[in-house]
This record gives sequence, structure tokens and C-alpha cells, in this order.
Amino acid sequence: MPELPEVQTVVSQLKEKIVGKKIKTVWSEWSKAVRPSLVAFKKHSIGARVVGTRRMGKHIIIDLDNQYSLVIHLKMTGHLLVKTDENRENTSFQDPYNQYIHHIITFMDGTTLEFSDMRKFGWMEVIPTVEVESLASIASLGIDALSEKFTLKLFDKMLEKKGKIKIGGLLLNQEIIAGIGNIYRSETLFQAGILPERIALSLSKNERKDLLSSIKKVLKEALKYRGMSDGDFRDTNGEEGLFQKVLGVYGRNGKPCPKCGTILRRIKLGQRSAFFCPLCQS
DNA sequence: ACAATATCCTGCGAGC
DNA sequence: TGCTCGCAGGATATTG
Repeated sequence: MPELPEVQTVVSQLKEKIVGKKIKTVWSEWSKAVRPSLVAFKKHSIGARVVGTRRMGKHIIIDLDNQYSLVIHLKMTGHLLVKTDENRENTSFQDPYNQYIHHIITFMDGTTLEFSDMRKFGWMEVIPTVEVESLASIASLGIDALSEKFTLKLFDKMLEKKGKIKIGGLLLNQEIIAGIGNIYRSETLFQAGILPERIALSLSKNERKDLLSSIKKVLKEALKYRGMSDGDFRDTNGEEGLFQKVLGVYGRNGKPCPKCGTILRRIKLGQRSAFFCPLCQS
């Protein structure tokens, strides 16, 4: 499930691999996920050159030299593979999770950007670059979890305004903090020693401070590992991230806490699972 | 106005 | 063996 570290990994790799390349063709077998339509997508992207890549929340933005941008959301099982004449036969691309290719953008030099997405929740959209920030799902984004402007003061302000809900729910809300998903909400709360069911407003000054620094720390650490690939995520080389090797609690219910050995537990928060240590977190 | 739930998808593992 | 069922989840739409 691509969250901030996974999406940032993809954006950084794309910057290295496709900037400067000119789009030759666009193919899709699942045009439902292509916005506003496959025809419009082709019209505004074919012939244009990639000038940059960036991340907004969990969105990937690929800026073109024709005043248009491609906006891609990987949702849960989406990932982008960049295949060149040199690496096309690499075994990593043979991974079963890399076989759900629904869209392919081909560049003039033969390089392909392939969008694999088992569950088909992901989408891609072409939009004038000046309108990217007004795209509904981007316009509504809260502060980026790794933004330098995300300070304790701002965190306090958020909690005052939106803090009536459980902290586990608040962390998932992209309109409040952008970039955290189900994995990192459990991990950051574990790092900070806070139970996911705590009402956000009830967090003490110290807990707020601990949670904020845990968010930054865990996300940056995950980024070093190219994200986490418990199931489906793959980077643009088709390779797994490695963060699951250092995970604390996510997906480990019934197993011992890495800090104290207590059996980790799982609860439903909304529709989603949240994992925690009943002893380390309070 | 806010918060909780249903929806989109597919593959996988559990249970019968 | 082969079926059904529940589960996984990001963000939007809908309901409460």
C-alpha cells in the first residue's frame, strides 16, 4: 500500500529515469482508470517531453513541457515500472505482482513506463499544470507529513480543530495530514507509545511532541528502505521496499512486541486494522 | 456539521 | 477437491 515513503521512492526514481524523455504512445486496457478519458490523455501527452516529477500527498505528478501534467495515484496495489532496452529482461520484473499491467506509456527511445495494479483502484489523469493544485483530491490535502511547516504549533492547532476523533483516525485523514496510510499510522503511534483509540484532543503536550517526531522519524526511516512491501508494492525497478524488515507492529498481531515481548494486538478502527502493543502504548 | 459506513476491485487463505 | 466467504485498503460518495 503505497503511502508517503513508497510514493516518494517512486517519484525520486522517476526523476532519474524519465525526465527529458518524449512520449511516443499511450496504451491502456483499463480506460476506466484514465481521466478525463483515454482519448484526452493521449491528446495532451503524446509528443510532450517530461520536465520534472514531484509528489503531493500520495499523488505522483509528472510535469510535461506542453503546460500539461500527468497526475497518478497508486491507491493500494498500484506501482510504476520503468523498463529500458537494458533492463527489460531483469528477473525482478517477472515477479507476479508486476504482471498486472493495465497502462503503458512508451517514450521515443523505447523506454516504457508501465502501470501495474492488481486491484485496479489506481488512476491517472492529464490536466493543465496550473490546475494540478486545484484537482479535488489535491486541493483538499492537509499539511504534508514531512513538510518543514508541520510544526508542533500547527499540530496543536489541528488537534483543537479536528481533535474530537480518535488519533488513529485522524492520522489517516489526508485532509488533515497528507501522506500517512494504514501502515504508518500504526508504526508512528507505536513509536510514540500512544494507543490508536485515544481521542486526539486528549494527547498531552509531551505525547503530541513524541507523535510529531515519530511521524517524521518513521517516514524518513521508511524512505531509506525504499518503503515497505508486505504485499504488493514494488519500486520502478520492480523491486520490493525493505521497510517491512524493521517494522514494529503493522501486520504482527499475535506476535511479540519488538520492545517488550508482549503479544501485539489488532483492533478495527473504522474499516481498517490498527496494530498496537497493549503494554508499550497507553 | 460532523462522523461513520459503503463503494470500487482482485487475489488469497481459511473453513467446510 | 472445490466451493464460498471474508479480508486487504485510499479516497470518494453516501448515509446516519
